[in-house]
Amino acid sequence: MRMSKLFVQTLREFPSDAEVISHKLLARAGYIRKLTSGVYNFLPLMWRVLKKVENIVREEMDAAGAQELLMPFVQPQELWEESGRWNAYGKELMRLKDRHDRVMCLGPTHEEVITSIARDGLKSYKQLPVNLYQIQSKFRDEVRPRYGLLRGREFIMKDAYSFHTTQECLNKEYENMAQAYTKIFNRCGLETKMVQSDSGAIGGSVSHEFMVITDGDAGENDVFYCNSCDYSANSNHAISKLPPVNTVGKWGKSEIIDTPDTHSIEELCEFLHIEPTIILKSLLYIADKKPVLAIIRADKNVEETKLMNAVGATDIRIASPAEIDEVMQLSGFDAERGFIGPNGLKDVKIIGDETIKDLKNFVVGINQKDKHMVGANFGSDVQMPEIVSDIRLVEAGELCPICGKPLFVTKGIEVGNIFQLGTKYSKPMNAVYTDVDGKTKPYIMGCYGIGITRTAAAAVEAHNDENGIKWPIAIAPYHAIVIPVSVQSEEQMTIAEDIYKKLLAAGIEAVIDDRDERAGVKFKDADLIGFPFRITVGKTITDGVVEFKNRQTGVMENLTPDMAIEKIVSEVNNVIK
RNA sequence: CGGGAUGUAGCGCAGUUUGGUAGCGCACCUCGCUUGGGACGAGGGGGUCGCACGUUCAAAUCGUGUCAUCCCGACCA
Repeated sequence: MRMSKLFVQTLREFPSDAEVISHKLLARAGYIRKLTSGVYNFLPLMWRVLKKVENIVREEMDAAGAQELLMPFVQPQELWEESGRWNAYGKELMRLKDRHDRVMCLGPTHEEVITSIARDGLKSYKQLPVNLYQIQSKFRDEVRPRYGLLRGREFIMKDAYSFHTTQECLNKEYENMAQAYTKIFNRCGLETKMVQSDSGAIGGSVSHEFMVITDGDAGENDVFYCNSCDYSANSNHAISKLPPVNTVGKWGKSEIIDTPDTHSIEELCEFLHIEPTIILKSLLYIADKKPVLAIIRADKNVEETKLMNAVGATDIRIASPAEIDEVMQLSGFDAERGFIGPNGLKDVKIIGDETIKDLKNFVVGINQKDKHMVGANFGSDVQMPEIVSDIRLVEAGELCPICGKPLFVTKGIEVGNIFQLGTKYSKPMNAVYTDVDGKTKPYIMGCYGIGITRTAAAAVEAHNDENGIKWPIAIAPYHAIVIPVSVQSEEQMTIAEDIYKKLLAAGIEAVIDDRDERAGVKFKDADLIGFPFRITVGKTITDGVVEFKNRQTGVMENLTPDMAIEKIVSEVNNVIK
């Protein structure tokens, strides 16, 4: 490709609406252009990158035994009614009507459609297992699109779905996919961590996420991991052992005391001269519009996804002061934040965290302003809630649940995930096969996603410097750029053209910068766009040498044109194989 | 959806307070000069100032409404 004809416009400055480095660089280097919030044009350079990521995914999925197909982007309401997700999915599901007023949606994911395909085509256990996948645009009407390609509303995703007769068979495929994913991300030049996670709106039991670990603010997930064993988990799913602390209060019997103006745990601790480990903290949440009280040892915090799962809700948030008022009045109290407690609340579900079990002679709110009970105990003073489960947010420094060593935390970008769905979709959608014994049974399913656009953006997050992008060779839009310093010099141009043609002949995706620009402009653009290799043909050509530069390492060396070409060919072949 | 901010040329911005010919830098076109890390000079093209209504002799500027975008909180590949 000739740079003079390449459809790209690099900018001198970063667009003002970009926050994270991948968004800034992709926009400035002319890869993407925003059409509307969370929706981007993928310009020629970007499309080349995305196709490369897609092809790596395709090759590894095919090698793992999956078959590619393509499902429709527009889907009918009825299918989503069958699975129950028409109501459950929420506002991320983009709904629309056709000219006949039939209600449709834009596919945010394809469990429903694939399940309908399967139930039409997979009638016998003899046909199973099967793994089907597609690479396609998805649309999710995100509350707040952000970070460019990392959280767009329209994005490209690889989604795969597998169908099995037994859990063992699903386990095997799950492991097969986990291995394929590790290969895929490695080939894309990304180091990923496979972490346990919550299965969220997709549903199911077991699930893992593939995280690109970053130190930038683009990582939206907290990942807890152990250095001594291989335990790692998303914060929404992480568990830990707690180091022992004193959970027994000093009071001999329970009594109600005045605790004026102690609205926070810190203020209460200071007032009573105690540690938070002997306080029972009560937090009022609104789960699917109904009030829920979470109680937990006061030195710990509630993990809202865990709480939501414990309640069986699909939406959760902390109650506003007005909502607290409302709940208090309903039960005949007038306490405000800081004084609420589990006793005497009407029509409020109470969920306890595991940490409350060890509390003795503790401090607890009793729904009276400026008062707490001290020396309280479960049974005699406070009823132990019916549901006690782990709803605690893990913190770094707590102990690994597997080996007991301290846990660490880091930020991660989720580029892929794998779920065991079980019969969550096959059962309600009556997607069944006939088994050996002649009985019909629902398929046991798994599903496996990779964000293609997010993977490309994550690669930029992981590989950049102050001059621009440093693409991993396997997903760079082009492998190399040849820069004649002066297009006026016939000698430089002739040799640059010759190098360019030889590179193309050797199967290298090359660009020649034939623009009549000053050298500085060409260098800046080459660095910004992120060509992995650069050959500069300048004055030294009279001595028969060109300058070879490796963008990743920054190393520059003077080589003969043939040596430089040879170097690029071998480096590229190393990666592409 | 709540809180904050911004809409002026492809990009980055000034001008709005105090109404009076729509500007600057980059990018683009022409000419000259320059040619190893975003040169310089001269000339040029491009904007219903987000949109609508209103106030006024006169609105980018004031008022009302509306739409869009971005940032901070709840979702997920």
